[in-house]
Amino acid sequence: MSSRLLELADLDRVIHEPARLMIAATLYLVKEADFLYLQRQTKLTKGNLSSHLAKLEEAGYLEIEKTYRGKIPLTLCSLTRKGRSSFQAYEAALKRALF
Amino acid sequence: MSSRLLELADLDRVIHEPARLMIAATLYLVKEADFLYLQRQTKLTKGNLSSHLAKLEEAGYLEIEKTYRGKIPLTLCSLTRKGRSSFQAYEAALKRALF
DNA sequence: CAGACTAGTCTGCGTCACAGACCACAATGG
DNA sequence: CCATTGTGGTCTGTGACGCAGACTAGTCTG
Repeated sequence: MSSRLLELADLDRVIHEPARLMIAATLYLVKEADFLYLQRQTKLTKGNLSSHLAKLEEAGYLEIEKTYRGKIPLTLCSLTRKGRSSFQAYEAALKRALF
Repeated sequence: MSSRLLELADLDRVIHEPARLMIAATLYLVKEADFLYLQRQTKLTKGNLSSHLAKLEEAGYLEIEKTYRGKIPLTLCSLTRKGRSSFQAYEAALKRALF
């Protein structure tokens, strides 16, 4: 039996939430993605995606760059260094405790 | 990039909650445990542990047998078949999506 | 008798996820 | 010109949830 079980209690709740886990895992791999791409990947509603992005940003895990493609709004998202390392730590803790 | 990312959206929330994840992982390994043992493993308060156990039972994942050790109450917990297979499925989905 | 141990229940607090309505602006099709 | 669609939101309401802590009840120990 793993003595690391207790690490589960300290899992980063910001990342642990499935919706944000999808977002973080995506951005961990692709480095940068726009709002629409994320919405299609995650199948979240706009409002919901928007609020999850805000939560990630608020935690300092996400950088949101609002710009334009022509005159159409374009929202680019990428993980910060802190976000990347938190995601790594999350994965590592999970792996130690469960696998 | 894993096309299994969307599986994360369907993660079993009953198991996904860290407190219950600890409980389920513990019981998956030890088969049976009493209330006090679980409390010490998880460091949850009594009330909290009790309500998480109730939630697992309500989902049909946990069997709770209330009995006595002498005249002192003894609460024995074990995963049902359904509980074991749900835990396996949870682990598998996580592994496919993240690792 | 006082206190600790086992196993709860119940209440209240703050938070959260999610859906859906609404909004603003730009581009497009008829 | 008008209606619709696309992009990217904000805001609100609802219901559920996690957690701490207070309280209960019976037993056992000093």
